[in-house]
Amino acid sequence: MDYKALAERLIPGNYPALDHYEKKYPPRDLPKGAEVTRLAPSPTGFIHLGNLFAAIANERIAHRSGGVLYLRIEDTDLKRKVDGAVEAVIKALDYFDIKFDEGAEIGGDETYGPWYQRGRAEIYRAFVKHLIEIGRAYPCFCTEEELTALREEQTARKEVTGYYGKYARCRDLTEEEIYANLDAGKPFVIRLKSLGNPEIKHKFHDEIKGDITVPENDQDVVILKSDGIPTYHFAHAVDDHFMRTTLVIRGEEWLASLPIHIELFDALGFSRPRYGHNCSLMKQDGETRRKLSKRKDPELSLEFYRKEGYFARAVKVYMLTLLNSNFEEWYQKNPDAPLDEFKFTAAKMSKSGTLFDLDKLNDISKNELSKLSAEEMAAFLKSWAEEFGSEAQKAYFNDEEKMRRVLTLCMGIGGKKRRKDFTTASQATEFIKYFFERPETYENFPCGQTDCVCILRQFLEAYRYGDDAQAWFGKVKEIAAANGFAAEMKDYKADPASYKGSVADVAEILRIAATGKANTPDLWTIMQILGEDEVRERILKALWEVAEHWWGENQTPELENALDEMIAHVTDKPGEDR
RNA sequence: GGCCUUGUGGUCAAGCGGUUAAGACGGCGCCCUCUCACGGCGCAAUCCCGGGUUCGAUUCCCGGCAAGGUCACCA
Repeated sequence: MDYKALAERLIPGNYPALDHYEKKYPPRDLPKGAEVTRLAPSPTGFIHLGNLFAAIANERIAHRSGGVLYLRIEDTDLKRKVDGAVEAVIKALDYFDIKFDEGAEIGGDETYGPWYQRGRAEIYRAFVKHLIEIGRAYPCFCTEEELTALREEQTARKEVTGYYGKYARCRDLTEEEIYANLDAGKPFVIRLKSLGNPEIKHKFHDEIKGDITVPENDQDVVILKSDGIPTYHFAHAVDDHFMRTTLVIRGEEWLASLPIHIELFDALGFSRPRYGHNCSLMKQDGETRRKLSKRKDPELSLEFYRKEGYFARAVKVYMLTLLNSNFEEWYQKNPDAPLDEFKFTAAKMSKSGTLFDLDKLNDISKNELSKLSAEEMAAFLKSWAEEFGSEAQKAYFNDEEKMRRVLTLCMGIGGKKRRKDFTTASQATEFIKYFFERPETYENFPCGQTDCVCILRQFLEAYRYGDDAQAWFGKVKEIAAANGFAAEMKDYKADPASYKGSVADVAEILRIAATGKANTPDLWTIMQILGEDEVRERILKALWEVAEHWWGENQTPELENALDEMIAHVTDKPGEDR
């Protein structure tokens, strides 16, 4: 068989000698130990947590070692192309401080480009042609139907499916048959002529999994599709060789095709990169768990986390704790160190699939946000609100001084201990809502309506804006005592039966009246921030609310009079000492 | 089904022949306290199963079992 002539017929044209490419893409000049890693997404523009997970690992390994991280776009499958996708990927990863050194749309050094696989057709074809010339690749004319039939036949016989050995029909086509098919214009693909035997297994060192056993490949895989575009396997070999990747960190799903890649690198005469196959992020799905999928888990898209307003650093910290088992301990000891100082290693990556744990992420989020200053928090919330918030929420930021005071209080800044109420921007914005909008609903007032009315009324009478926290609380205690509630918690605990409740219940009524919520930070401070007029109006509004309920349940003329009198009394009262 | 990978509390996990089997999240309880949050203290909960090897196995070996991945002209 004249392979040379066949190659020319199959892939016509002049291609440079192979060492042309070796010279054009020379080994990189990097310090010893420096790793070249890459991210190679399809241009769908959709990034989810699983992608970020892998991206962080690649980025850390490259940059920890003084190496290079580049972005290659696997756009061999035209159906998946989405406009602006590459920019979206870069932007999404930049949010997590993942910066590429080179690659698609990055600019700068183009030595190892093109970065889009579709721009690399010439290189692929040159090497496919070479493989045909040396008899390691051949044309296959089998139709899709024939391949399907073959697979069914193999399945029925309980044999391994695929195009290999005696089933590789086109492998043994005579020269005459090949040219006859070609002359007849039959479409064809180019397949690798495999020399392997899967019975033979080799030890292989995986940077993450450790020593594993890998059988030889015997599948005559397609390397060039009928449209002239290479398959992933072939492009991987050519690209990672000429882009001089040193360490391929990729998902565990590629482990099964490692034998193919090994044979391909060997057949092409390329030295192999090292590999690390990382476990994927899993999700509990009913009884079982499965790997995160972009189809089934849209809520795991990075976009979802941006909308919720998760703090980028928190997500990154969480990913790192999953990625390297010793990270969490390091971070406890070095809470303020830059994340990049952690010595990230492939060897410390988990060998088994990890379940995504939202509780843990939320916990980390709280801790990370509690480290911010009021100004930083305001900036974070504001940028979130501008993109995702309602009009009302955007308006929260009009009064910067008020926002600063609100956040200072809600984060416990200046106190002995920081509060940790905030997990995400959307949750935090909702949390501080009552500072900016009057409550429309009230969490249940805890005691009888009569007491509520009395307590609110008495508070309105006693309230003075100028009181300090102590004086203010003293008045609350007095009101408690006057209504049969224990002024001191100790007294109440010692003898709960003699009281209607404690000062805590009284404070709760005031809290609900002022904020609509039963649980808030320090009430006195809240009232100071709200301002006197606003406090009075809110208490009054609550008073009305409670009184109306009371009235509805106890309709008598006497009560009506009492109520009118009370409301009138209270309404006249404020302003006196202002 | 073949092949590959992985099995320590509910989750993430330390551990590398002898430990009361770390720690974190979550759960529960107590303390602090005007509520919440924070903080402090404590509790419950784990070595997939069966054989070996060994004075001794969570740790080493073999065999099961389970889970995950993969078997395309998708990546």
